[in-house]
Formats: sequence, C-alpha cells, structure tokens
Amino acid sequence: MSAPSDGPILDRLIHEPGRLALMTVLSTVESADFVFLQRATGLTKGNLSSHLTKLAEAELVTIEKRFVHRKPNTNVALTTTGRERIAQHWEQLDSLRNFSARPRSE
Amino acid sequence: MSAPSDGPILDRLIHEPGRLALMTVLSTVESADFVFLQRATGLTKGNLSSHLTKLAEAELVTIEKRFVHRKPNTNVALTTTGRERIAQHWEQLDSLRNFSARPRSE
DNA sequence: GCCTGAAGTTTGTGCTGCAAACCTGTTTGC
DNA sequence: GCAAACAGGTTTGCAGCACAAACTTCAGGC
Repeated sequence: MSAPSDGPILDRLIHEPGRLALMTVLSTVESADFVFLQRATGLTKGNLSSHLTKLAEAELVTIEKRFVHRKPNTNVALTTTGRERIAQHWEQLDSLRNFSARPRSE
Repeated sequence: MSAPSDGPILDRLIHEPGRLALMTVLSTVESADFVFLQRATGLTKGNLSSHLTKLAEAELVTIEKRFVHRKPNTNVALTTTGRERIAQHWEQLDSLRNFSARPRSE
C-alpha cells in the first residue's frame, strides 16, 4: 500500500508545449489548415502531424481531409470538448500560478 | 538542410508539470524543505527527489542537506537564475495564451 | 537487538516527443 | 510525355525521461 500516484493535476496530453500551442491557436479560430498551423506553432510537419493525430484520438480536435486545387488540405477544428479542455487547462495553470498549495492532507 | 528543429519555445525542463509546480511554489518563499514541498506539490518522494536533482543540476535551485533534531532535512531554494527562469516561463505562457502566432516568416 | 517509521535515493521500464525518412500526387523543365 | 523537384503529409527509430516501486539509512520505541 501507500500513496501510489501523484495527483493527476495537469493533463500532460494538453500541457505538452507543442499541443498547448496548437490548442491555444485553435481556440482563437473556428478552424485552421495544416500549413497555417505549422506556421503558427513553428512545429515541423512530422511533429504537427503526430500531435494532431493524438489530439484527434482523444477527440479534442476533428480533422477533415479534402482536396483544394487538387492538393491535399487538412482542416482542423477543436471539438466542443477540446474547447472546454483548453480553457480548463489555462484555468488550472492560473491557479497553480497563484500558489496552489494543495496538500494531500485532510 | 531544411528546418531541422522546432522552435525552442517553452523549456521542457521547467514546463514539466511537477517541476513547474515546484518552481512556482518555491518562487513564493525564500526556501522550503522536502516534506513541505512534497505536500505542496503532491509529488511522491521519489519523483520529488529526482525533479529536485534535475533542477539542481541545471542550477535552478540549491539544495542544502542538514540534520535537524538528528533527522535529515533537505532545504531547497531557487537560485537567482531559477527565479528569473520561472518568471520568464510564466511570461512566455502568457504570450502564448494571447495568441502567439509566431510565423517563421520574416 | 528488532521492528516501525520518517526522509530520502536509486533503479527499471514504458511511454512519447523529436527528427529523419518515406509516401503520394502535382507541377515544371526540357 | 517523362523525369526531377516540390508540396503536403505520414510513418518510423530511437533516445530521454517521468513515474512508481524497491532500496537505504538513521531514530526511537518496545
């Protein structure tokens, strides 16, 4: 017995720098395409692609693949959940910042 | 050639949830001991210990080991650098939050 | 002198972020 | 018209690291 796990305070899925940037950028728009996101976040294609895949698997974003001018075009948007989660995350960061002494003691 | 690396935007050493909490708590005090930090951050001893070691190696904190009442007592404080870095980090998070479209374009 | 507990440290491992290689369709040169 | 370059992504390989469990050491009880 004992205390096995650290508090699940900040969600690493969202907290990860690349994805935090991604979600934050997405939260300011309705949707955005791959190339825009790449420029906005500074991520490489490969990393952007895998972060997006992860976010999609967690259902925080939806991904639509189309062809525009005969070129592949990947359009990404936050889901409702995604929008909530990124907002929550920033709130949690806020409370951490204003000192979240969160003793496990009761 | 090509673009090998993603922008070194957020320092993972500090951004990591446990260490972010740790540094933030430390930034509100002059110094704190191991047990206090454990309760304040909710980390397990093991993880707290290794995070502290890493922060110390990066010279963001100083660690002093004493005996108080014949018991080991580990006292931790931010270095000047550490204090700067955590402040910076929060600023960077702020700018990310207010939309950091940071196109690599010039 | 042995057991319990407090205060840390070390170890093992599974995940996962990163960069490089690869893929697929489309222009562009010639 | 066909090969090379390019645009837009995806897949792969590996190295680093966060986490939890096991171990350590010393202090009192009993």
